[in-house]
Amino acid sequence: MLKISELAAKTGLSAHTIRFYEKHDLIRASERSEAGYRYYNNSDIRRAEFVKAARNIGFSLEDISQLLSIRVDKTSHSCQEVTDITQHKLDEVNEKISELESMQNTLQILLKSCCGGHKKATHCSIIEALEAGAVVKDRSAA
Amino acid sequence: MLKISELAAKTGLSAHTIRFYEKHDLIRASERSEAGYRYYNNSDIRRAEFVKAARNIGFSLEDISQLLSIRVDKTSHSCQEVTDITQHKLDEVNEKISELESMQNTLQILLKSCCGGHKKATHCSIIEALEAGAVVKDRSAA
DNA sequence: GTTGACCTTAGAGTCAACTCTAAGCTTATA
DNA sequence: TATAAGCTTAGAGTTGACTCTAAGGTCAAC
Repeated sequence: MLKISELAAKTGLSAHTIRFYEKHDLIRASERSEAGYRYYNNSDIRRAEFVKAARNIGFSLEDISQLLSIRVDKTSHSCQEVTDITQHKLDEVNEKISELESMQNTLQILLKSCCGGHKKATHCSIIEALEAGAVVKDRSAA
Repeated sequence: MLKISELAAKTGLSAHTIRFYEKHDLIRASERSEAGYRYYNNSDIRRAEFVKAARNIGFSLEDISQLLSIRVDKTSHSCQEVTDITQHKLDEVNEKISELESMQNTLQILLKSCCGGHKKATHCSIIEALEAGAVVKDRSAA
C-alpha cells in the first residue's frame, strides 16, 4: 500500500495531478486511513501506471477514461473500440504533424531569405514576406 | 475605408477576433465614425494582413506583437532580431514535430499489434501494451 | 417608421490539463 | 514536546487564443 507521495514517486505524476485525476475518475485509492489519507493497493497502482502510459502516448484524459472503462470490463468491449480510439488519435497526430511541417517549411524559407545580421531591418526580407502575405498554408482552412 | 465586417471578410478573421486583437494592440482602426464605428484605412488593412500572415505561419500573438514593433520602426531594429524570433519559433515547431512523431510511431505500432475486430477485448494487445507500460518516449522527460 | 442587419462596450465563458492556495489535520523525528 | 514534513479539502488561478453574451445604439431598405 502506497501513500500518495509514494505513488507520485512511482509514476512520475505529482500528488496534485493524482488528486486531479481522481476527481476525473482516472485513478482510485481503494482505501483511506482513519485520518483520510489515501492508500493505493496493487490494483490501484497498475491502474495509475496504465493512465501514465496512455498519457505518455498522448491520449487525452477523455480518451484515457474510455480506455479505462474498456480495461475494467474487457468482455463487454471489442478490440475495434480500442483501435477506433487509437486510430482517431493517430489521425489527430497526423494532422497536427502536417500543419507543423507546413509551418516548418515556411519558417525555413523565411530564415534562408534573411541575412540575419546586425543590419537595420529596413529591407528585412522576413518582414517583407509577411507584408506580402507570406502563406504556405492557411491554418484556418485546415 | 472599411468597416469591421469588411475587414473581417478581407482578412478571414472574425469581427470578434479583430476587436480582440485590437485589445492586444495588434490591429488598429485609425478612425471612428461619430457613432463609434471602427474604420480601417489602407495602412490599418496592411497591418491586419501582416498579422494574419504571421498567425497563419504559427507565430503566437506575443511574437506578432514583437514583429509589429519591428515593422513600425525598422531602422531601430536589426534583421537579427527578426531571425531570432523566427528561429525560436522554428525550434519550437521542430520540437513539437518530434514529440508528435514519437506518438505517431507508438500509435502505429499499437494499431498493427491489434486485430481491431469484433472480438472481445479480453486479450486486446493495445490494452495489454498499456498495462505493460507501453512507452516509446516519456513526454514528461522532454 | 419599422424591421433587421450591423455596430458598440465590458466582461464572462470556453478548452485542456494542470497547478496552486489556504486553512487546517496527522505523523515522524529530534 | 515541538517542529517539520506530509496529508486533507474546496475552490481559485494559469495559459493562449479566442468566443460569446447582454444590453443597447445605428443605419439602410422597403
